[in-house]
Amino acid sequence: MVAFPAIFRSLIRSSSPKSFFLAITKFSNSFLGLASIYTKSSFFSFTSVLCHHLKNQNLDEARFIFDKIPLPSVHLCTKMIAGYAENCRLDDALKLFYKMPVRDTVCWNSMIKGCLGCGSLNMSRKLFDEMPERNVVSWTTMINGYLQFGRIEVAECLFLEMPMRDIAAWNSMIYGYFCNGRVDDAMKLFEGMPCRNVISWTSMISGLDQHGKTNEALFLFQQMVVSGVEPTSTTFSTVITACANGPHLQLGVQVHALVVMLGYSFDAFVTASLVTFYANCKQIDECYKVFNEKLHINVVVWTALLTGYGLNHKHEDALKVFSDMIKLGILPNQSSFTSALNSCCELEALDRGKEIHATAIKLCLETDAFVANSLIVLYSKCGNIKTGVVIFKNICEKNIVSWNTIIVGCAQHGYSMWALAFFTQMIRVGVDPDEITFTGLLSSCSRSGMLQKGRCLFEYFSQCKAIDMKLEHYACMVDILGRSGKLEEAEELVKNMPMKANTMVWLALLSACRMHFDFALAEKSAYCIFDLEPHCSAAYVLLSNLYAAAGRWNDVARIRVKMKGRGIKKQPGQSWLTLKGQRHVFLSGDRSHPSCEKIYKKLEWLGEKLKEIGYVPDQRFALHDVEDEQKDVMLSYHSERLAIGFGLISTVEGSTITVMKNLRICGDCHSAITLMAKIVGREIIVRDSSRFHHFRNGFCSCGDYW
DNA sequence: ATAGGGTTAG
Repeated sequence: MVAFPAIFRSLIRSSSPKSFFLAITKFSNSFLGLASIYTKSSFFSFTSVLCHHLKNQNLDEARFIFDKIPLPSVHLCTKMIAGYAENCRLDDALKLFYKMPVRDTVCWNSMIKGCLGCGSLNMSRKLFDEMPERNVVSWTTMINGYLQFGRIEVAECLFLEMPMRDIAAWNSMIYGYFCNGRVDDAMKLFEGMPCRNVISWTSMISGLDQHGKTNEALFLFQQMVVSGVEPTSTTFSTVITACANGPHLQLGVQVHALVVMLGYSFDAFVTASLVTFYANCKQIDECYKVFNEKLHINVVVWTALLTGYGLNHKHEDALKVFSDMIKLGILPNQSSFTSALNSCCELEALDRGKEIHATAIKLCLETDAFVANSLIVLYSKCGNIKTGVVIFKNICEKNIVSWNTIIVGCAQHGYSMWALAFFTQMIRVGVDPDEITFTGLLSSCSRSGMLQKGRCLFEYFSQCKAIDMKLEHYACMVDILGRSGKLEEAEELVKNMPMKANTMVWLALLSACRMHFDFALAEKSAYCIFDLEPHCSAAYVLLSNLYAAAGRWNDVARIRVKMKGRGIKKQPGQSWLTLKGQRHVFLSGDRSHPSCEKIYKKLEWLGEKLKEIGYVPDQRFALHDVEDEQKDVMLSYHSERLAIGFGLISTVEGSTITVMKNLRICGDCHSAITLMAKIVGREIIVRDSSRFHHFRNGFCSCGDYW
């Protein structure tokens, strides 16, 4: 315990009364009691200590002081009430309010505002009706309340009813219309208002921009300047944001110059907007320059830079910004974490993502929906959906994105029962599914061959008024039907779609044809694709693979010639895995890796083991017109196998190996890896271009259906 | 100086 009297004396000697009271409030309640005695309970001491406690949201301590005051003024009571309301202690606020012997209009208005802040529209209306004398502020506060709760009609009535309307009242209505998406009403009101100030203009510019009418917003800014209204820093940050959203580089640069001339460039809001503006315009150097010129930089400006780097695919730089800000003592918030985690995700840098996750836990942000959503995407993308599920379960207030993220994650990993279970839960807790939920569920069905479930969901969502049926949904459904061999039904669906099928839909049908060897429909689908997108390499490859699997090498050659003639190149297959932050990339038959010798030796050893347990390579997947023996060799050194071989020789026995591949895993590799996982007694996770495969103990999570 | 109107990152 600190020795009070000593500190006390030194404080008295050294400080002005004000700084003295600021200093002592750092100490405990009992000490404050002492302080008031020592200073003879002067009014000044009570008020300033009280205010300080209110500012720091120490309500009970503030009340302790408040109760020591013999006859608190209306003014002081109002402060106390506002303090309670700000901290959601509405009951305490009301109790104090009704106990007051006299109340003025300001006090009534504060109480109304307090009720609104605590979410009680009814209570605030009750007070509004009860109060003896309403002024323009009372009316505006009440109108704002209704606007916040989306009760526009009531707000409109009050606005018309109020005895006198000043500019602030008009501005409130304009802003409220925008908040409720009523853009036309806001514009009408703005045009009809008798007198406008800079706030009216700024509200309009911001509202129009936020509703996608960026050009109109910028036009209004010009009009504002022409009509002689002087912009404030708020106007500038709004206008620069609009330039960022355009994006309008030229105009933004001009506004930037204006900002510098008028001396607004040290405003944090303006700086954050400028950083985002230059990042959106891909002027990353200028972006850093703006950031670097400023002296007082807050977390928002830092996050704008962090996000800006990410937007420009400079993820390493983004992560550097994140660690720099922590080093300099700027606490990252949800947004900073979201951006940093997105950069980790792009880099597939799970290790660094885990470090950031740990920091998020320290700052109690891992239960925040935005942070958690990013974490789930990261873990899921890097192969660890189970951690994603744990994170999901701990989210305090799950939003629609949280539900969609976990459903899509489970779908990608082939955990379709989980995806459906989450969907059921989501419905039960009353969250309305959207288009993305629907896509996630359908893709889940297609990945695990759930034909009936897929049909039911498709039916259910088709009749859902809130859902816009999109091309994705049809593509998924075609996929579900096609994989299950219902090619005719799939074709019917494509024919009867309300919109024209695009490449994605036809590709779904084509790939189903390849799976079920339907040559006629495959050719038909392929030609539809070539009509829409003559350079779609996926269509050529699928068709060529279909012919190859049937041994129709002439047709394969014909397609090759066609591709060559049109200058279309097949994307080369590559696989990679990340070890100790280093990414190792392999091509098929690649011999460039430093550990190449060991990798091939390991794979040869595995090949022997595979033969021993009776494994026969499936040559349909070799897809090259060569002799059979050679085919086996080519299959054995597909890029994913090289990556797995490298994983096996460089990681601890028994640990999980996670490999990524840019194309779909071939059927032969799939069967081989299933057995390899059993032979080496490890879990092998392969993320291919369409989903995850968890190979363990002789089985794959996809149930050999992908 | 106890009450009402516009702004930044995702």
